[in-house]
Amino acid sequence: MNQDLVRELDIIRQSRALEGEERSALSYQRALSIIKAYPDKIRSLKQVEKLPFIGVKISGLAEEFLDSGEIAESQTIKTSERFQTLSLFSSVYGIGPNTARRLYNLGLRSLDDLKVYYGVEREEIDVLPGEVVEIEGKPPRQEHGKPLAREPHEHEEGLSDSWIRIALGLREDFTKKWVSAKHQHRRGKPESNDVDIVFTHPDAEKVKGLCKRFVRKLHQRGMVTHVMHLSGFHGHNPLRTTHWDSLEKALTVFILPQSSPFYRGTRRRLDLIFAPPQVYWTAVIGWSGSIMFQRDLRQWAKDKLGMKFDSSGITRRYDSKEIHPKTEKEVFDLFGLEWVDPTWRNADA
DNA sequence: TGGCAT
DNA sequence: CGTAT
DNA sequence: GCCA
Repeated sequence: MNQDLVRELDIIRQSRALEGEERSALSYQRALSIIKAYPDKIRSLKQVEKLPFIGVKISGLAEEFLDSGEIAESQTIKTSERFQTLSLFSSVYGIGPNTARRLYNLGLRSLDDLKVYYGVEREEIDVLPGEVVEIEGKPPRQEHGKPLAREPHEHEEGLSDSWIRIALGLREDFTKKWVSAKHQHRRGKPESNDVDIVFTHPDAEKVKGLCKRFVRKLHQRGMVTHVMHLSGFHGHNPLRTTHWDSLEKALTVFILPQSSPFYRGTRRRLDLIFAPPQVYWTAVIGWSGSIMFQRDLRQWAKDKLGMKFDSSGITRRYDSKEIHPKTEKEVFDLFGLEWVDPTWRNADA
Protein backbone atom coordinates (compact mmCIF):
# COMPACT_ATOMS: atom_id res chain seq x y z
CA MET A 1 0.00 0.00 0.00
CA ASN A 2 2.72 2.48 1.00
CA GLN A 3 5.62 0.33 -0.02
CA ASP A 4 7.49 3.09 -1.88
CA LEU A 5 7.68 5.23 1.24
CA VAL A 6 8.64 2.17 3.29
CA ARG A 7 11.47 1.42 0.87
CA GLU A 8 12.80 4.96 1.12
CA LEU A 9 12.78 4.85 4.90
CA ASP A 10 14.39 1.45 4.87
CA ILE A 11 17.37 2.85 2.99
CA ILE A 12 17.93 5.33 5.79
CA ARG A 13 17.43 2.55 8.34
CA GLN A 14 20.06 0.42 6.63
CA SER A 15 22.44 3.32 6.47
CA ARG A 16 22.00 4.10 10.16
CA ALA A 17 22.67 0.43 11.00
CA LEU A 18 25.78 0.32 8.83
CA GLU A 19 27.05 3.50 10.44
CA GLY A 20 26.59 2.02 13.90
CA GLU A 21 23.64 4.21 14.85
CA GLU A 22 21.63 1.31 16.21
CA ARG A 23 19.02 3.33 18.08
CA SER A 24 18.26 5.53 15.16
CA ALA A 25 18.00 2.45 12.97
CA LEU A 26 15.53 0.98 15.45
CA SER A 27 13.37 4.08 15.25
CA TYR A 28 13.27 3.90 11.47
CA GLN A 29 12.48 0.21 11.70
CA ARG A 30 9.54 0.86 14.00
CA ALA A 31 8.28 3.75 11.94
CA LEU A 32 8.39 1.86 8.69
CA SER A 33 6.74 -1.16 10.32
CA ILE A 34 3.86 1.09 11.36
CA ILE A 35 3.57 2.60 7.89
CA LYS A 36 3.74 -0.83 6.34
CA ALA A 37 0.83 -1.97 8.49
CA TYR A 38 -1.23 1.14 7.72
CA PRO A 39 -4.26 -0.04 5.75
CA ASP A 40 -4.80 2.97 3.48
CA LYS A 41 -2.80 4.83 0.89
CA ILE A 42 -1.12 7.73 2.66
CA ARG A 43 -2.01 10.95 0.87
CA SER A 44 -1.61 13.60 3.52
CA LEU A 45 0.81 14.55 6.25
CA LYS A 46 -2.06 14.48 8.74
CA GLN A 47 -2.45 10.73 8.34
CA VAL A 48 1.23 10.18 9.08
CA GLU A 49 1.42 12.47 12.09
CA LYS A 50 -1.31 10.54 13.85
CA LEU A 51 0.69 7.32 13.76
CA PRO A 52 2.68 6.08 16.74
CA PHE A 53 6.50 5.96 16.57
CA ILE A 54 6.54 8.70 14.00
CA GLY A 55 7.92 11.94 15.32
CA VAL A 56 9.19 15.22 13.98
CA LYS A 57 12.05 13.85 11.93
CA ILE A 58 10.29 11.00 10.19
CA SER A 59 7.04 12.87 9.54
CA GLY A 60 9.21 15.51 7.89
CA LEU A 61 10.67 12.84 5.65
CA ALA A 62 7.18 11.55 4.90
CA GLU A 63 6.10 15.05 3.96
CA GLU A 64 9.00 15.32 1.58
CA PHE A 65 8.01 11.99 0.08
CA LEU A 66 4.41 13.09 -0.37
CA ASP A 67 5.54 16.25 -2.15
CA SER A 68 8.20 14.84 -4.42
CA GLY A 69 7.78 11.07 -4.49
CA GLU A 70 11.19 10.56 -2.95
CA ILE A 71 13.39 11.43 0.00
CA ALA A 72 16.57 13.31 -0.85
CA GLU A 73 18.57 11.72 1.94
CA SER A 74 17.62 8.24 0.74
CA GLN A 75 18.69 9.09 -2.78
CA THR A 76 22.00 10.47 -1.59
CA ILE A 77 22.60 7.40 0.55
CA LYS A 78 21.67 4.96 -2.20
CA THR A 79 24.09 6.44 -4.69
CA SER A 80 26.95 6.93 -2.28
CA GLU A 81 30.00 4.75 -2.68
CA ARG A 82 30.25 4.42 1.08
CA PHE A 83 26.74 3.00 1.49
CA GLN A 84 27.09 0.64 -1.44
CA THR A 85 30.43 -0.61 -0.22
CA LEU A 86 29.38 -1.04 3.40
CA SER A 87 26.26 -2.92 2.22
CA LEU A 88 28.38 -5.14 0.02
CA PHE A 89 30.89 -5.90 2.76
CA SER A 90 28.16 -6.56 5.33
CA SER A 91 26.55 -9.04 3.00
CA VAL A 92 29.54 -11.30 3.51
CA TYR A 93 29.03 -13.76 6.31
CA GLY A 94 31.03 -12.73 9.37
CA ILE A 95 31.34 -9.09 8.36
CA GLY A 96 29.03 -6.77 10.27
CA PRO A 97 28.76 -2.99 10.32
CA ASN A 98 31.87 -2.40 12.41
CA THR A 99 34.15 -4.61 10.36
CA ALA A 100 32.67 -3.23 7.15
CA ARG A 101 33.52 0.32 8.23
CA ARG A 102 37.01 -0.71 9.29
CA LEU A 103 37.66 -2.32 5.92
CA TYR A 104 36.26 0.72 4.14
CA ASN A 105 38.50 3.00 6.15
CA LEU A 106 41.46 0.88 5.08
CA GLY A 107 40.55 1.85 1.53
CA LEU A 108 39.00 -1.45 0.42
CA ARG A 109 36.10 -1.11 -2.01
CA SER A 110 35.32 -4.42 -3.72
CA LEU A 111 34.98 -8.12 -3.05
CA ASP A 112 38.24 -8.57 -4.92
CA ASP A 113 39.85 -6.19 -2.47
CA LEU A 114 38.50 -8.35 0.36
CA LYS A 115 39.88 -11.50 -1.24
CA VAL A 116 43.31 -9.96 -1.41
CA TYR A 117 43.04 -8.63 2.12
CA TYR A 118 41.92 -11.93 3.61
CA GLY A 119 44.04 -14.11 1.32
CA VAL A 120 40.90 -16.06 0.62
CA GLU A 121 42.18 -18.00 -2.35
CA ARG A 122 44.30 -20.08 -0.02
CA GLU A 123 41.76 -20.23 2.76
CA GLU A 124 40.71 -23.52 4.21
CA ILE A 125 38.19 -23.93 6.95
CA ASP A 126 37.34 -26.76 9.27
CA VAL A 127 33.86 -27.79 8.33
CA LEU A 128 33.48 -30.67 10.68
CA PRO A 129 35.80 -32.08 13.29
CA GLY A 130 38.57 -33.90 11.52
CA GLU A 131 37.65 -32.67 8.07
CA VAL A 132 39.09 -29.91 6.01
CA VAL A 133 37.27 -28.59 3.01
CA GLU A 134 38.44 -26.23 0.32
CA ILE A 135 36.16 -23.34 -0.30
CA GLU A 136 36.03 -20.84 -3.10
CA GLY A 137 36.02 -17.44 -1.51
CA LYS A 138 34.22 -16.74 1.71
CA PRO A 139 31.20 -18.79 2.55
CA PRO A 140 29.05 -16.88 0.15
CA ARG A 141 25.88 -15.15 0.93
CA GLN A 142 26.62 -13.61 -2.41
CA GLU A 143 28.26 -14.64 -5.57
CA HIS A 144 29.70 -12.16 -7.99
CA GLY A 145 28.26 -9.37 -5.93
CA LYS A 146 24.72 -10.51 -6.47
CA PRO A 147 22.42 -12.20 -4.02
CA LEU A 148 21.96 -15.91 -4.34
CA ALA A 149 19.01 -16.88 -6.49
CA ARG A 150 15.74 -15.40 -5.43
CA GLU A 151 13.27 -17.12 -7.68
CA PRO A 152 10.19 -18.46 -5.90
CA HIS A 153 10.36 -21.71 -4.06
CA GLU A 154 9.43 -24.89 -5.79
CA HIS A 155 6.15 -25.54 -4.08
CA GLU A 156 4.05 -25.90 -1.40
CA GLU A 157 2.21 -25.74 1.88
CA GLY A 158 4.16 -27.45 4.63
CA LEU A 159 7.32 -29.40 4.93
CA SER A 160 5.57 -32.72 5.12
CA ASP A 161 4.94 -32.95 1.39
CA SER A 162 7.80 -30.79 0.21
CA TRP A 163 10.80 -31.34 -2.00
CA ILE A 164 13.08 -30.48 0.85
CA ARG A 165 11.69 -33.15 3.14
CA ILE A 166 12.36 -35.69 0.42
CA ALA A 167 15.75 -34.20 -0.31
CA LEU A 168 16.73 -34.40 3.33
CA GLY A 169 15.44 -37.94 3.59
CA LEU A 170 12.99 -37.17 6.40
CA ARG A 171 10.16 -39.54 7.14
CA GLU A 172 6.82 -38.04 6.29
CA ASP A 173 4.86 -39.23 9.33
CA PHE A 174 7.51 -37.99 11.72
CA THR A 175 7.93 -34.74 9.86
CA LYS A 176 4.25 -33.89 10.13
CA LYS A 177 4.43 -33.96 13.86
CA TRP A 178 7.94 -32.97 14.86
CA VAL A 179 9.46 -30.82 12.20
CA SER A 180 8.53 -27.29 11.38
CA ALA A 181 10.02 -25.61 8.40
CA LYS A 182 10.36 -22.90 5.87
CA HIS A 183 9.23 -20.15 8.08
CA GLN A 184 9.84 -17.52 5.51
CA HIS A 185 7.29 -19.42 3.52
CA ARG A 186 5.20 -19.83 6.64
CA ARG A 187 5.19 -16.07 6.85
CA GLY A 188 4.11 -15.79 3.24
CA LYS A 189 7.46 -14.89 1.77
CA PRO A 190 8.02 -17.67 -0.75
CA GLU A 191 10.59 -15.63 -2.67
CA SER A 192 13.03 -15.82 0.21
CA ASN A 193 16.31 -17.56 -0.30
CA ASP A 194 16.39 -18.90 3.25
CA VAL A 195 15.06 -22.18 4.48
CA ASP A 196 14.83 -22.58 8.23
CA ILE A 197 13.90 -25.89 9.78
CA VAL A 198 13.24 -26.56 13.45
CA PHE A 199 13.60 -30.18 14.52
CA THR A 200 12.68 -31.92 17.72
CA HIS A 201 11.98 -35.41 19.02
CA PRO A 202 9.66 -36.58 21.80
CA ASP A 203 12.71 -38.02 23.51
CA ALA A 204 14.95 -35.12 24.50
CA GLU A 205 17.97 -37.39 24.64
CA LYS A 206 17.66 -38.18 20.97
CA VAL A 207 18.00 -34.51 20.04
CA LYS A 208 21.43 -34.22 21.65
CA GLY A 209 24.20 -34.23 19.10
CA LEU A 210 21.72 -34.65 16.27
CA CYS A 211 22.70 -31.37 14.65
CA LYS A 212 26.27 -32.40 14.03
CA ARG A 213 25.33 -35.87 12.83
CA PHE A 214 22.67 -34.55 10.47
CA VAL A 215 24.93 -31.91 8.96
CA ARG A 216 27.70 -34.47 8.55
CA LYS A 217 25.32 -36.68 6.62
CA LEU A 218 24.19 -33.88 4.33
CA HIS A 219 27.78 -32.86 3.79
CA GLN A 220 28.78 -36.42 2.89
CA ARG A 221 26.01 -36.48 0.32
CA GLY A 222 27.28 -33.23 -1.15
CA MET A 223 24.12 -31.38 -0.27
CA VAL A 224 25.72 -29.00 2.20
CA THR A 225 28.58 -27.10 0.62
CA HIS A 226 29.39 -24.67 3.43
CA VAL A 227 28.88 -24.74 7.18
CA MET A 228 29.16 -21.22 8.51
CA HIS A 229 28.16 -22.04 12.04
CA LEU A 230 27.73 -25.31 13.84
CA SER A 231 26.91 -25.29 17.51
CA GLY A 232 29.74 -26.81 19.37
CA PHE A 233 31.97 -25.95 16.44
CA HIS A 234 33.04 -22.67 17.95
CA GLY A 235 34.38 -22.93 21.44
CA HIS A 236 31.68 -21.98 23.89
CA ASN A 237 32.59 -19.23 26.29
CA PRO A 238 30.72 -19.76 29.58
CA LEU A 239 31.25 -16.11 30.51
CA ARG A 240 29.10 -15.12 27.58
CA THR A 241 25.48 -14.75 28.56
CA THR A 242 24.19 -15.07 25.02
CA HIS A 243 21.86 -17.93 24.25
CA TRP A 244 23.14 -18.17 20.72
CA ASP A 245 24.40 -21.69 21.39
CA SER A 246 21.70 -22.98 23.70
CA LEU A 247 19.88 -24.70 20.85
CA GLU A 248 21.87 -26.84 18.49
CA LYS A 249 22.11 -24.96 15.22
CA ALA A 250 23.76 -25.27 11.86
CA LEU A 251 23.88 -22.38 9.42
CA THR A 252 24.71 -23.81 6.04
CA VAL A 253 24.65 -23.42 2.29
CA PHE A 254 22.56 -26.10 0.69
CA ILE A 255 22.35 -27.44 -2.85
CA LEU A 256 20.27 -30.32 -4.13
CA PRO A 257 22.16 -33.27 -5.59
CA GLN A 258 22.12 -33.35 -9.38
CA SER A 259 20.24 -36.61 -9.19
CA SER A 260 17.28 -34.91 -7.55
CA PRO A 261 14.25 -34.34 -9.75
CA PHE A 262 14.08 -30.89 -8.17
CA TYR A 263 17.68 -30.05 -9.05
CA ARG A 264 18.17 -26.58 -10.46
CA GLY A 265 21.64 -25.84 -9.24
CA THR A 266 20.24 -23.27 -6.83
CA ARG A 267 22.22 -22.72 -3.68
CA ARG A 268 20.26 -21.65 -0.65
CA ARG A 269 20.98 -20.74 2.91
CA LEU A 270 19.67 -23.58 5.05
CA ASP A 271 19.43 -23.10 8.78
CA LEU A 272 18.84 -26.20 10.89
CA ILE A 273 17.69 -25.80 14.47
CA PHE A 274 17.43 -28.71 16.90
CA ALA A 275 15.28 -28.13 19.96
CA PRO A 276 14.51 -30.43 22.88
CA PRO A 277 10.74 -31.03 22.96
CA GLN A 278 10.02 -28.74 25.90
CA VAL A 279 11.22 -25.67 23.98
CA TYR A 280 10.15 -26.73 20.51
CA TRP A 281 7.32 -24.20 20.27
CA THR A 282 9.37 -21.32 21.54
CA ALA A 283 11.97 -22.25 18.95
CA VAL A 284 9.33 -22.28 16.23
CA ILE A 285 8.02 -18.87 17.28
CA GLY A 286 11.52 -17.52 17.68
CA TRP A 287 12.37 -18.55 14.14
CA SER A 288 9.06 -17.58 12.55
CA GLY A 289 8.36 -13.91 13.10
CA SER A 290 10.10 -10.89 11.68
CA ILE A 291 12.76 -9.12 13.71
CA MET A 292 10.34 -6.44 14.85
CA PHE A 293 7.81 -9.08 15.81
CA GLN A 294 10.44 -10.82 17.94
CA ARG A 295 11.52 -7.62 19.63
CA ASP A 296 7.96 -6.57 20.37
CA LEU A 297 7.08 -10.01 21.72
CA ARG A 298 10.14 -10.06 23.95
CA GLN A 299 9.52 -6.56 25.22
CA TRP A 300 5.90 -7.47 25.93
CA ALA A 301 6.97 -10.58 27.83
CA LYS A 302 9.37 -8.52 29.89
CA ASP A 303 7.27 -5.43 30.62
CA LYS A 304 3.81 -6.96 30.95
CA LEU A 305 4.60 -10.44 32.27
CA GLY A 306 8.02 -10.15 33.86
CA MET A 307 9.17 -13.00 31.69
CA LYS A 308 12.10 -13.59 29.42
CA PHE A 309 11.32 -14.99 26.02
CA ASP A 310 13.64 -16.23 23.33
CA SER A 311 13.85 -19.13 20.94
CA SER A 312 15.38 -21.34 23.61
CA GLY A 313 12.60 -20.88 26.11
CA ILE A 314 10.41 -18.80 28.38
CA THR A 315 11.45 -18.09 31.94
CA ARG A 316 10.03 -16.04 34.80
CA ARG A 317 12.51 -13.33 35.54
CA TYR A 318 12.25 -13.40 39.35
CA ASP A 319 13.03 -17.07 39.82
CA SER A 320 14.12 -18.22 36.35
CA LYS A 321 11.42 -20.89 36.38
CA GLU A 322 11.04 -22.38 32.94
CA ILE A 323 7.70 -22.60 31.18
CA HIS A 324 7.16 -25.30 28.58
CA PRO A 325 4.22 -24.55 26.30
CA LYS A 326 2.79 -27.47 24.32
CA THR A 327 1.55 -25.48 21.36
CA GLU A 328 2.18 -22.18 19.67
CA LYS A 329 -1.19 -20.95 20.86
CA GLU A 330 -0.25 -21.67 24.48
CA VAL A 331 2.52 -19.13 24.15
CA PHE A 332 0.16 -16.46 22.90
CA ASP A 333 -2.36 -17.34 25.63
CA LEU A 334 0.32 -17.11 28.28
CA PHE A 335 1.26 -13.67 27.03
CA GLY A 336 -2.37 -12.57 26.84
CA LEU A 337 -2.08 -12.05 23.12
CA GLU A 338 -4.40 -13.10 20.37
CA TRP A 339 -2.89 -15.83 18.20
CA VAL A 340 -2.15 -14.56 14.74
CA ASP A 341 -1.20 -16.46 11.66
CA PRO A 342 2.54 -16.37 10.84
CA THR A 343 1.77 -14.30 7.76
CA TRP A 344 0.76 -11.52 10.16
CA ARG A 345 4.07 -11.61 12.01
CA ASN A 346 5.78 -9.84 9.22
CA ALA A 347 6.68 -6.35 10.33
CA ASP A 348 9.87 -5.72 8.38
CA ALA A 349 10.31 -3.79 5.19
C1' DT B 1 16.84 11.05 30.67
C1' DG B 2 16.93 5.99 30.17
C1' DG B 3 15.38 2.39 27.42
C1' DC B 4 15.21 0.25 23.20
C1' DA B 5 15.21 -8.21 22.49
C1' DT B 6 17.75 -11.92 23.28
C1' DC C 1 31.49 -8.25 17.30
C1' DG C 2 28.62 -11.09 14.43
C1' DT C 3 24.35 -13.84 13.51
C1' DA C 4 19.55 -15.57 13.79
C1' DT C 5 14.52 -14.32 14.21
C1' DG D 1 14.79 8.65 16.58
C1' DC D 2 10.83 8.08 19.51
C1' DC D 3 8.50 7.48 23.91
C1' DA D 4 7.26 7.46 28.82
